[in-house]
Amino acid sequence: MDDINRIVAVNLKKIREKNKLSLENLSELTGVSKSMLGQIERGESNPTLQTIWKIATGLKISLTSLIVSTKPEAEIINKSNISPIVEDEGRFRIYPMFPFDYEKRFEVLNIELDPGAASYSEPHDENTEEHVLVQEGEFTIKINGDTYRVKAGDAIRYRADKDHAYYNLSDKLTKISMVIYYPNIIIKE
Amino acid sequence: MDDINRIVAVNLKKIREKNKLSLENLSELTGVSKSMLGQIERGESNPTLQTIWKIATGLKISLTSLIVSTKPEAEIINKSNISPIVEDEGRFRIYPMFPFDYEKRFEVLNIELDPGAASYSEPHDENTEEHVLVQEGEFTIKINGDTYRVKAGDAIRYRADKDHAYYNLSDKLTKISMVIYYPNIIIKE
DNA sequence: AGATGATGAACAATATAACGCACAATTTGA
DNA sequence: TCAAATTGTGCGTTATATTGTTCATCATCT
Repeated sequence: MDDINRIVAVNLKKIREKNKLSLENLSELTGVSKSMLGQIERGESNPTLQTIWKIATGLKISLTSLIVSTKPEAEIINKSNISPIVEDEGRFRIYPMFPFDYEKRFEVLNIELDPGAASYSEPHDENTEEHVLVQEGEFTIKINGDTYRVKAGDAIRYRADKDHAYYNLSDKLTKISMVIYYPNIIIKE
Repeated sequence: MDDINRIVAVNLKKIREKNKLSLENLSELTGVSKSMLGQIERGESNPTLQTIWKIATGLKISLTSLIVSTKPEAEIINKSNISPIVEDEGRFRIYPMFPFDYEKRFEVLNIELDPGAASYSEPHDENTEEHVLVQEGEFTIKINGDTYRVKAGDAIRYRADKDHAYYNLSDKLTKISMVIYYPNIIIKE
């Protein structure tokens, strides 16, 4: 079950109990069956936009208030809880430590490259920038035909709106951290 | 198809075209199949919260920006486009002319009561207020045992957090307009 | 204690969201 | 001018959202 559904689960339950409503009351108020409401509160369902909308308007609250999550002051992210995105047959493993947040407009990844690992990346949107800290081993990147080798302890920053490729040309494991900044390309209206 | 889905339909299409993305591009970006994206843009589908979430994060925009609708400066609401809520076997017809909006916190209804029509209403939340303008005929309301008769041209306001019942005790059609104000009962956290 | 009513969870049935594939229309480009 | 690629739509299939109903648990009377 997805992250977003957990959020609405706890929010909805909190709001319902705050207002001393039973599932049946809420059902009459929103026009959504109480079984569905129960499943949503338990995080067992992936509701439809229409359903979420009916719940929000039935409760006379904004849809946004169902999907906001009040983040704790501090929180620990365990690597073991993060499912990595793998490329190059498992030799290239991306751990999204701090996923993209449209307000902060950046994300933070840890990446492991086995010896010989290679990964190619399509150009991102204009002015997207990647910041790489090499933690262990040696990191090689090719941008627009130019090749850069970066050693442990060093760092590199580059615009990612061109084709680029990552390599670990050494014979031992390479670990890097990457901060990607995405400018807000959507121009409203 | 519901209102909210039309909104995301036009918003999504606008954003996609603004960024010069094909359905296939957007599909790769979001992990949602292009057939689904096409259906959403055409308003033919009622997407899942998970899907909307994937689209928003894939585009690096807030989920809110997909569900906001920039209302036109002015707009005409046709009675014929509104499907009434009927009670008392069709003798009591409610037309939601301006549906509830959580920002404005009120809604505006037109109600028609055939001769002899009666409708009972559960108590609303505390401090909810109803404002009635009698346009035609005669309107009778019973609140907490007290009975009020209101004639055309007159008006009545009352707290709706008690049991109350509406009647048309006359022998001709009665038309009223009702403005219901809902205080914000949800206390965050 | 036992009956009654209310509440949330479990189950079965149906409607439909979501996907992969194929097709038609349009654009590209040589 | 004709292939080749790209784009959006349509269709069949699968997974699952949503509903109505049943069931277990608990509180409240008499």
